Amino acid sequence: MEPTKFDLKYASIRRAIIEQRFSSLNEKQREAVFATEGPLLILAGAGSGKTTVLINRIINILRFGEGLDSSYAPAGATEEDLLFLTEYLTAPQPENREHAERLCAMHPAKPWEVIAITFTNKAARELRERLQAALGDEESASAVWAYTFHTACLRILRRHVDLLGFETAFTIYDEDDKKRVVTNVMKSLNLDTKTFDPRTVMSMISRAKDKLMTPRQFRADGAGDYFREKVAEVYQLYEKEMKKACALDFDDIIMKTVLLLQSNPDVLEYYQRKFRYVLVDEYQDTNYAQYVLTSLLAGYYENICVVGDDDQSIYKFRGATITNILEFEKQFKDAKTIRLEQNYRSTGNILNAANEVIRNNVGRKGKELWTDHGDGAKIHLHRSDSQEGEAAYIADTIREGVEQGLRWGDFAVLYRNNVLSDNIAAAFIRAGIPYRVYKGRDFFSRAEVRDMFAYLWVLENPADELRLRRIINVPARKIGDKSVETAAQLAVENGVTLYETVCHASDYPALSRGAAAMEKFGEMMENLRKQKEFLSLSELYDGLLDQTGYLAALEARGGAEEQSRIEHIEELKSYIVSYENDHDDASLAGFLEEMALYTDADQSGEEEDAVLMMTMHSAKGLEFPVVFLAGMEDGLFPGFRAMERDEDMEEERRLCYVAVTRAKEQLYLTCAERRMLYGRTQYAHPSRFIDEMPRELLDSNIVERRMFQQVTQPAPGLSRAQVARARYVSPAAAAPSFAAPAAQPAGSPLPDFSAGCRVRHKAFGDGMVVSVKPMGGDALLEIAFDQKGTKRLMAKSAAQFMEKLI
DNA sequence: TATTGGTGCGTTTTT
DNA sequence: CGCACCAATA
Repeated sequence: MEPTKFDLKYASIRRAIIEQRFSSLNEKQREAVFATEGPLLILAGAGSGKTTVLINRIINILRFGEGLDSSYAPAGATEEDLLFLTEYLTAPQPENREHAERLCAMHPAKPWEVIAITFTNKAARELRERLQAALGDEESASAVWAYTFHTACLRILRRHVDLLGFETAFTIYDEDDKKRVVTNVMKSLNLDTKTFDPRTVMSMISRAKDKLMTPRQFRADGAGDYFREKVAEVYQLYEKEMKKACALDFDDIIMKTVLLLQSNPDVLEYYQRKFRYVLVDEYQDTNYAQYVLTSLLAGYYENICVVGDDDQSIYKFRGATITNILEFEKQFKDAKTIRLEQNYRSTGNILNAANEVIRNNVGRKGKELWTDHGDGAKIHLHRSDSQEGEAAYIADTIREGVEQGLRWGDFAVLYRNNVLSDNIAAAFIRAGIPYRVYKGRDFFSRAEVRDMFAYLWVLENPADELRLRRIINVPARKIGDKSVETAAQLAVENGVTLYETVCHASDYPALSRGAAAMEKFGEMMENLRKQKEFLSLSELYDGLLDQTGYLAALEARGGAEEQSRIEHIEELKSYIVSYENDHDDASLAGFLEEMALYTDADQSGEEEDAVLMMTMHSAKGLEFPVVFLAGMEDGLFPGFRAMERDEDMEEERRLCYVAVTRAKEQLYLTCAERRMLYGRTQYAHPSRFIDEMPRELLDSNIVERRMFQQVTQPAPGLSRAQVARARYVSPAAAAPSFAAPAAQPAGSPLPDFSAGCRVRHKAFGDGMVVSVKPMGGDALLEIAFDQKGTKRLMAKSAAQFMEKLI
């Protein structure tokens, strides 16, 4: 049916009102907010207001539905309505807004039809809070699934526990628990922990799960490779242990959800029809399993909106595949792509530096950040002689800033590697600067806190053998390792859990000696489990502290260390109390689940005024008026590990891009000539990333060191970075010039390859020498080949395949 | 069974 | 240099 004249009139007024509603957004942002139907890729540069877009897009979906694009008036609309809207458009009265917006709705989505998935609790919380503020309606705001991947998956999993094959409530194992299980399994397989580093094995298992590979598939995939076959064995046994303990690790939470959806079409269909709109934040950080998950959920309506920044993909090592975002447009042929490049955070100089650095990456979609805020201050580059000098410079600079009116909290110090924090923290202490070092799950990884959680988990799920073993003799109850081992053996033989065996220890003659102590422990736990049914969470916790004798044991010792442990245990209670306050239906399982996915960073409040110190990774998503990037040295950042592969170097460069774009007003890059690291003093050149920043953006104290020599003829066809790198001549390398006659052993004349010269290699083609490091009578050449990437070759052997171009 | 001393090792880590 | 983990101790 053709729209009537009335329809068209109505639609055009409606369109104007909706556009007005989002008039505070820029054009690109509005485009993203309005593109509600079909697949949409939003490439959101750092600081481009991506969360604002996400929220407004949800508001548009919930408030107006197809209102913007529809050419029809809603059913039952009257001339009166049209008049009302016309008046509202010309002279909007706040009290008319609600009614007007309702008249502008066209098949709006219900809140529970929207799922917005994030990676961090913090992002999810922000989404929920801002949504609620904007909607002004708690009910509908909380019906939107604004959750992390893990929370969303847990919600699905809990609803279908039966399909998982677990008999009881399941337990969540964190990385530490996982490591313990892996090492135990490896021990049982007699695998040497030297050849098989548990951490490598763990991460291989993780990657397998990311790729939705079962142990069987993993084994088949790596057939013929001894190492992989052994790891497959570990994986298989690991899964068995996890199953036995009714435990899931973080990877399982995603993987099992996908498997559940894939093998239960009715369940899948339910969620596919439920979620008319799927939004995914930080899409560049998704792994394969998460990609499959979101694709499944969006499989029916295909209203999938992914937001991300390929230039901020810094978690490859955790399984994130940048492919997901790079190939979104291939996956959905009718996908729309919108770039958000206007930056509202940083000064022009900071953005330009970031743009120039990231420009050197090959595998990217391409974006250029811009701002209309002006250039701002130059980027400060400071090289000290030592790490102490660097730390003192940072401390001094912060002091000066505070004297001029800034707050401590305006400053952040970022570093590639955690070890750098000690040195700087020491300087802050000396200078009396308040600071806070951000560490992920600091609180939750303390032994006493883990003990408490272990007790609680066992109360919830007695099959959790790992946690049971942890606490069965803590405090000391005369239940030694050997008795536990025997009991575990018996449990396996009798097909029951360790917990049950412990509870009925006296039934087993083999446990003669420890039986009494075990049964006593079992009785205590059973007692607590009964109390759990009628006590509140905090009451249960008090009972636990008392009946286990944990608190008493600490008090009996009465040292300073014990005192602080007691404080931590009390702090844990405050978590319980606040959970109880937030949830009317507070349950132990719910609390444990929330805590399993919680980090120290999730603590709200406690906004003390202090300088923040954290890794560049942790800083993603944050912003600060003044940012220091410490340890900007080749070998540290980029780390020496990243030097081998271009891929790794690109990830490192993205990290640099992330780090630089954290700064709003001032950016300081610091490095040291000499640094004590791991008890060894090392010398390093300033980071190559610094060379990638245009000289004119920097205000540096090291010009005289010939960092930035002028090159007479810039080589053609080279990226700025390659030119810059070639331009750099370090004092060490420059002094005894490789080409100098003295350095040349007689009888073997070496071609005088020097930094900056063009070469032609038989296998790698044309390229440019980036650096020359004398080594014995030979030299290590770093050459950036135009086609084949950067290679490191020894001059003598390379000479026979390579000639110098004029 | 807690303590001690020796050894080895050492990116990044949203959940 | 500092820690985590292990084996040998009292």
